[in-house]
Parts: sequence; C-alpha cells; structure tokens
Amino acid sequence: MVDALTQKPPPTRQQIIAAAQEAVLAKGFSGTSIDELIAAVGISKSGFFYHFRDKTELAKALLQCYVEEDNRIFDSIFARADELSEDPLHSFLIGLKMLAETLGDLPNGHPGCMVAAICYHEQLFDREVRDINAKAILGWRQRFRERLDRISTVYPPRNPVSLDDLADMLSAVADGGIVLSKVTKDTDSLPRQILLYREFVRLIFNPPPS
Amino acid sequence: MVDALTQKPPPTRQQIIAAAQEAVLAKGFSGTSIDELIAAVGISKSGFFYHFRDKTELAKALLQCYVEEDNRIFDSIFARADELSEDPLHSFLIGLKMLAETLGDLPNGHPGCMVAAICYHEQLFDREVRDINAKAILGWRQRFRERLDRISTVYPPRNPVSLDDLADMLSAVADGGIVLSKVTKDTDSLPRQILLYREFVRLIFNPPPS
DNA sequence: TGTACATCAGTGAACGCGCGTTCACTGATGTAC
DNA sequence: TGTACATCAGTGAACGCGCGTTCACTGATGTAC
Repeated sequence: MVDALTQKPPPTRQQIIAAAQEAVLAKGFSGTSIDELIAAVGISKSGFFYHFRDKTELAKALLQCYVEEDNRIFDSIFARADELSEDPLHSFLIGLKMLAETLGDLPNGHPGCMVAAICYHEQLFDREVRDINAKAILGWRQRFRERLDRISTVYPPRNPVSLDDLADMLSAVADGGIVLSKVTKDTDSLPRQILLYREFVRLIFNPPPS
Repeated sequence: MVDALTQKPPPTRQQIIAAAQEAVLAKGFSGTSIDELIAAVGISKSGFFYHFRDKTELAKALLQCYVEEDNRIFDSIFARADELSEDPLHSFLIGLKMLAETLGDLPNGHPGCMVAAICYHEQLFDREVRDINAKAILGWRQRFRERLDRISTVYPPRNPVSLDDLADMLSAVADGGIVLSKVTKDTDSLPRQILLYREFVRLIFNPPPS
C-alpha cells in the first residue's frame, strides 16, 4: 500500500506474510485460506506454493517474522532507554514507559500476539513450530531477567520475588493486555496495563522513603 | 468419561460442548470439524444439527458455558475467602491465593481461555458473540473492582492507580499466564503469575511499616 | 384405560462448494565459456 | 560478443477429499381427552 508509491514494493513473500499475519490474528489459522491471501497479494495459487512448501510452512514463517520484529522493537526501545539513564532501574522504567507509548501509538491498536494465536492452535503444528514459540517466550524472559538482575544488585527487592517470574510477567501482561484491548475495543488499555506493570516494578525495587 | 461409571451420563449437548471446548482450545475454531466432535460423542452429523442450528451457534454456546463456569469458580472461591476474613484486603489476598492453588491443581494445566481463543477468531463471528466476550471481561472488571473499592476505603492506596485497570490486570495476568504455561509447558507458571499479581495488590494497599 | 397427537432426540443419504496440493510448463534474468 | 544452460518467480488447469448444511424420515416418550 504505502510502498506502491515508492520505488520498490516489498518482495512477494513478505507481502504474503503481511497479509497472512493480519488474517490469522483476526480469523485463526485454519480460518485463513490460501485463496484469500493470493487474492490480497495478486498472485496465483501456484505462486504461493513457490514461496511455501505447504501451509504450515507459512505458519512457521509468520511466527518467525513476528518474533524477530518484536525483538527488534524491544532492542531499539531499551537501547534508547539505556542512553537516557545509566541507572538500571530508571532505564528499565523509561523503557517500559516508551514501550507503553509505542503500543498506544498503534493506530488501530495492537493487531494481536502471534505467539498467543499459534499457542491456541498448537495441536495443528509440529514440534518445530512449538519450539519457536517456546524459544520466543524464554528469550523475552532472559532479556528482561538480565535487566532485573542488574536492578536488584543496586536496589535489593523489597520482598522476595522470583525475578524470572517478574520478567515473565511482562510477557503475560502484554499478552493479556492485547486480549483485553481487542475484546473491549479500548486500544488504550494495553498501554495502561504495561504502565501498571511498570508501577509494580517500581514498588518492588524503590527503596522505602527514608 | 467419569460419568460413564455413575448413573446418568451428561446430556448429549453438554458432551458436544465439552468435546468442542477441548478441541477448539487446541486447534482453533475452524480447525475443529463437526465430524471429529460427533465421532468423540458418538452421534450422527444430523444429531449435531439437532442441538445447534449451525457451527457458529456452537461457538456461542461454548463461550457462554465457559464464562458461566468461570464465574461459578470465582463466586465460590471468593465467597469462601470472605468467610475466612472480614477485612477486604485480607479476604482478597486469601482469594487470590486460593485461585492460584485451584489453577495449580489442574492436572494438565489450564486448557486455555475461551475468551482469548474466540478473541483471536473475532472476525469469524457476529456482534452477538463478540458482545458476550466483552461482557465477560467487563464482568470480571466489575467483580474485582468492587473488592478493590472496599479495600481502598480501609487502606488508601500507596500510589494513585486506576482501580479499573488494577481489576483488569487480574484478567490480563491470567490470560497471559495461561499462554505462558501452555507455551513453556510449565503448568506452574500460571499460578505463580497470579501470586505475583497478589504481591502487587499487597504492596499497593499495605500500609507502610510504621 | 385407550386412542390421537405432539414433542424430543435423534438417523441416513445426499449435496455442492472450497480447500490444500500437484504437475507440467513459461518467460525473464543471471552466469560460464 | 554470442551462445548454452541454469535459476528465479511465477502461471493454469486439474484433482479429490472434507467440510458445513439440508431434508425427509423415525422410534421413543409425554400429554389431552
């Protein structure tokens, strides 16, 4: 759409993935037909099978794309946060604030989490796809766990919580916040949930007022 | 299964819904065929259409059943918690603990949240189904919001948070925790997320140590 | 108590459309010598 | 520079299976009088 006006349209494979992403998040995987994807992209059915051996390979690509994009966003947001503060707690809080803002700026709200969507189709796929999903979640755990570790050396937590669980909680609140937003059609409730999580982190690590 | 040994097997309609619930949470709605449901229940295809006008009416029944059951569980857990403490904060904390234990006792982990599953199929259904979904989430908000209101009159919150958002956060953490559990195959991470939420509530309302 | 009718909980056969997949083929571009 | 071959990014037609849905029908139970 946007690229139609610029020099190079995205390669066909990426167009298929983009169309599939939107459709799968709105109708489920089996509810999304190859016919509708090729109609959206403007190729023939055999064109689709040139890019993907079968439909489950599309699911794999969809998931991989989503996870990579997600990680790119996290990378850039929290790298920027690190530039703004050297204190690990402040940097994390700044990053969470920016994450909430980024999510709030999405025009139609977050389209949905592909990890959750695939999770609710797990029995349709082989171990490989499920492994990508598990690796994604464990990757986020590790990513945030590292920050929480650094924070806790400077600010010992006020009460003993598992830092792995606290790291996971961000994924959980995001996933749950997305459902909340989609179902209530309140695009702002996802960022507000992220900010609540931020408040929790602050309460846990902030030294008691002396 | 269990009822096969007792006097009366559950009525056919309930058997269909039970089979569908399991299948839909594992393979998505379109990925679940009527054929497999009637094979599981042991009736003919026309038998299915005696109970449901079409497939989307099954989705509606599925969702309604799930929400009602969920509300029954919340009712019983938090009623029991109210018996154990008159203090609104303590009662809520007790209820959350019991909720975590209940979820942890599920033998194969939580099978999945039907509200989230339907949410990721929204475009397949009409307004009625989506309304049931929205009403369910708003019902949970109201349910927990009332408790938070009572708590906050006794224990003014330590920092200004929206009690609606805090109520929603329980749904979000539960929904996200379910995905977390399913994807990582760690059935215990859902209850641990609930307990983290509990910790957050405690931190917000507990009076600072004097 | 017997008969007539109605409702309940299904059966069995058929239908036709849409789905994912395959296969032989093609024109444009790239590479070797 | 010309020719031969290979690869890329697809096309078009066909296939057959499974899907949701319909329709006429049925035996068992319940109800009216």
